[in-house]
Amino acid sequence: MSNTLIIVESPAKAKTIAKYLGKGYTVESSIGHIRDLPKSAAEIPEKYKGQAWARLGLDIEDDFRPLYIVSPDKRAHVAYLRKLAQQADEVILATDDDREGESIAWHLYQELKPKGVVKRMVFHEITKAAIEAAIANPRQIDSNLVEAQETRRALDRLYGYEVSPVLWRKVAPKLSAGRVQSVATRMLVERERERMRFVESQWWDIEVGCVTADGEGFPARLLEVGGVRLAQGRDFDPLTGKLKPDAQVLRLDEETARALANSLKEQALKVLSAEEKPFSQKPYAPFITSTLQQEGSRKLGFGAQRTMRAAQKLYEGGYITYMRTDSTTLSGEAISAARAQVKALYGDAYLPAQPRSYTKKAKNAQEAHEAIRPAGTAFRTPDSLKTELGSDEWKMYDLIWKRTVASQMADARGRRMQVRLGGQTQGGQAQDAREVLLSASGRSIDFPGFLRAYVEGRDDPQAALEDRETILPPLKEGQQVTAADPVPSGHQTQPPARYTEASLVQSLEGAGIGRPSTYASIIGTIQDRGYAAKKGQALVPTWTAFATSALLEHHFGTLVDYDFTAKMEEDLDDIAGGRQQRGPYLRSFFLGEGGGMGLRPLIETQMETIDPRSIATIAVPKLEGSGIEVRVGKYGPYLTRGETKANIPEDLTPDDLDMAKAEELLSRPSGDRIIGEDPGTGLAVVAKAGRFGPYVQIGEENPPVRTASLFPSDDLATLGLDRALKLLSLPRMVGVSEGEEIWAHNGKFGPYLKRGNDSRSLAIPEQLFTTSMIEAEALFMQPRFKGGRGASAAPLASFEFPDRAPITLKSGRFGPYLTDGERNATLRKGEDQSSLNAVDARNILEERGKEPKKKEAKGRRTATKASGKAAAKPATKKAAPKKPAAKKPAASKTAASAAAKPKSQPMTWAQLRPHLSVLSDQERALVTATRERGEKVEAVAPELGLDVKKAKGMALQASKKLNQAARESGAPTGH
DNA sequence: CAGTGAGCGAGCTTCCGCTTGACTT
Repeated sequence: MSNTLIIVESPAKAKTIAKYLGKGYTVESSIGHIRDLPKSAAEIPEKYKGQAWARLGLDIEDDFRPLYIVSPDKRAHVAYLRKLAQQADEVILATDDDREGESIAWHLYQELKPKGVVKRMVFHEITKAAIEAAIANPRQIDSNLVEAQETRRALDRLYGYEVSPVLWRKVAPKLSAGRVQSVATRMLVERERERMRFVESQWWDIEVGCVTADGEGFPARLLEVGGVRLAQGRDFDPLTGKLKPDAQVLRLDEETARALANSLKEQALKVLSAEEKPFSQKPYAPFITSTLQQEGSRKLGFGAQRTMRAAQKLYEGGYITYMRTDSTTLSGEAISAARAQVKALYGDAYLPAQPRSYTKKAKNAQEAHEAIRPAGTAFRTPDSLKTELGSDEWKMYDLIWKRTVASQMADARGRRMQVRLGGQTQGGQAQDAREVLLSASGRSIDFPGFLRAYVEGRDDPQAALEDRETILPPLKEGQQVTAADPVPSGHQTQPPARYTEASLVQSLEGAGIGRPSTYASIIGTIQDRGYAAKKGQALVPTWTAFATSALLEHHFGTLVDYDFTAKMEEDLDDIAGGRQQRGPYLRSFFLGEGGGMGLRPLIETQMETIDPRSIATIAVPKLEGSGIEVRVGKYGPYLTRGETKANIPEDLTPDDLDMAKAEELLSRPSGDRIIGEDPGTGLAVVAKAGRFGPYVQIGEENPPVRTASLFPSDDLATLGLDRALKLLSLPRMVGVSEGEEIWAHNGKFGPYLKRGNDSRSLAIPEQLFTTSMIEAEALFMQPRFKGGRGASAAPLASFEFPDRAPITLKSGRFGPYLTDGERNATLRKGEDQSSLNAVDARNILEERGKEPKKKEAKGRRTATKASGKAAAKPATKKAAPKKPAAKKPAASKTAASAAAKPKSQPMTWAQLRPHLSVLSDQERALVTATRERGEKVEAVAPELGLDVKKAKGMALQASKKLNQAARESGAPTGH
């Protein structure tokens, strides 16, 4: 008997298909992609470690050849599949019928190396008939489609892994950029910018309760007075809060509105026109992933992740079809099942004569699956599953069931009534009577159709139906009514609403960005990276998002175009259709060949030209011209005005930052906070953020009575008085030893003990308070530095070898590492220091041991490409191995000069000058005065309104900053 | 710009899409 192996993507799907097929078939799953580019250094195979391109996983020089590895957590499963594949007579690759599915099939083919016949089959619904038809009509792997996927993968990698480092350099480490997340972030930022520019305004209108002669009431609204239309929200310019210049309208203020309402009271009105128009409404299409997430949010209040988790459970339990889809198509069996249920539950009147089909495609839809619907040939009703399902799952099933059934129900039908009423205000002494025009509209539903089962955005269809009706009494032209109860009401124009998870997904989908399988995780990513935070349902972009988005918009505009993905998709379609080639496309995109965007050269220029300081400064319209700036810094966002700084609290959203708020924050600058009173002196204890980090001080005068740095575990914002006083009690005298006092200090490099001219570091700051005399003396018995034979230095392990120098495991600043005196290797995560044996130690050190790095000037421009190995490994120095190499830029000319002048040459003013932009105005003024005009700090300080001490500190800092900027820009350090 | 005792192995961060458990809290 022959033996056929069918491989699909999802285990749940495999189970279902196995049920349809008889003996001779084994159905297994790949569980998604099985191979990918290495995602970090740890995943790069040894063989490629040294290659410059290995970090990308794409060999640029070799036609962007990808380096694929089986993901570590997939190895066992792939081995299992390989075994099955090699035993099978026939292997059918039945992954999804889309770009990614085709690629998975190809990777399976490559990795499993089947012995027998290999075929490819596809299907779009999981029914017995569909599967059998697919088996009967196999095809081959479409290599063009695979190429298109590979191109997509490469482009995303190049974008993500090349642009992110620009952000690390110019904004903050660990940030990220990507084709999808950067556009998503930009959407949030642009919406928030609209809100920040928004100027709100007030307007009034008048609701009039009217009554007919028969005493029937209905609501109407005042439209016009004296032939002029009343202003409404849309007549105001959101940027100025003023009426749009071309709006020929009357704006009511409160006083006029009240007067007008009074003058309308009990006035007679005449019906000028009464129109009635029938309307009908079609049901919504069955769910796809994005609409499921939207309705999950609107009706159930679920976030995207929660919706998907519930749907996944339902799918695995066989209750619904696949939940990651962009197709609204229902299979034949689903349509029959839905129609049967409509008939049974609502009757023939609710069943349209013909089944409905939904064909409107989302942008870039791939349509590998059905719509999301209850599974099977007969839908189980939610009621029948009440006891079977968990709470979230049941609600989700109920939602899906209703939407699916409703999608096969009849249109809703009803009538809209539009009534115009005319009259006059009461004339009097103050003013003449004026013509007024009012309108009333009604809506009645004659036949609810699908609305009986499902109303979008509403939990309870019955209540929603009632809301949708506004019944007007029968009104005829010429009929008289009375304006019984005119009520003025005030309104404010509203800024555009922030995105929610659901509306962001909707916008992304609308632009064809992201895929059903990633919508939920996109939201997770932008929050994880600190680009957005949730506030209730709303996604609020952070100041970091503003800085990042501005950088990308100004310097990589094409990449954050809302159309970027759409254009890419067109090209990918061309590649899939054989009209374009992967290689030239990527060369054009990355290298700029043939006039393409040329990402790499662009990054090279931008790395040099982007000014981090201006990128960190965020434009806030409401603060324009005030001299107040918003910046994102290492410790978060802050405000500056001249030299005054103030942190921006986390819970302040960007659109709430106006002049008043800024003044308030700046009036208590940089988080200076009085914690309490020092019982010893009666002076205030103040928490401050200083040049060297957070600290507390006693007294508000300058100089303070005493200061103390916080420990890393302390939080400036929450530090209490007791703790502050404890810190201020340092240094502590531990005792007297060898005729000298031992003191415990908290210093620049952390906690330490001092005895005369000798010192020892402590491991933990808290030991400053606890170390006893005995412990202190024991510590001074030990050698000064770690790595010696002392017990506390703890050489963690040592391995001896017959044929090489011994290797020791040490604990260092960056965690445990191995060394043989020549080369060192830090342990990576996953390498357990306690279970390490000699063989492991040797392997690790020999594989990736590195000679201690010497400080090197950054001449990056040439390093990457041409010089590979030769430049990467400087020749070992012949000097005595124990002695550390002199700190000396590698760019210096000779070893002799290095020995003669162990310190690097100071930079010349000419070298420093181009970097003046990194300084603040005051710093710049100081530095130019002293270095360019040779003036003394003492002389310049008064002109700048600084006291001399402050100015000297500032000048020192400024000089450091300048030097650093010059070094980082790769300026040569010689001559 | 609060002021303090020296000097020791860096290396990694990051993308988008396709899929589930296996982990710990």
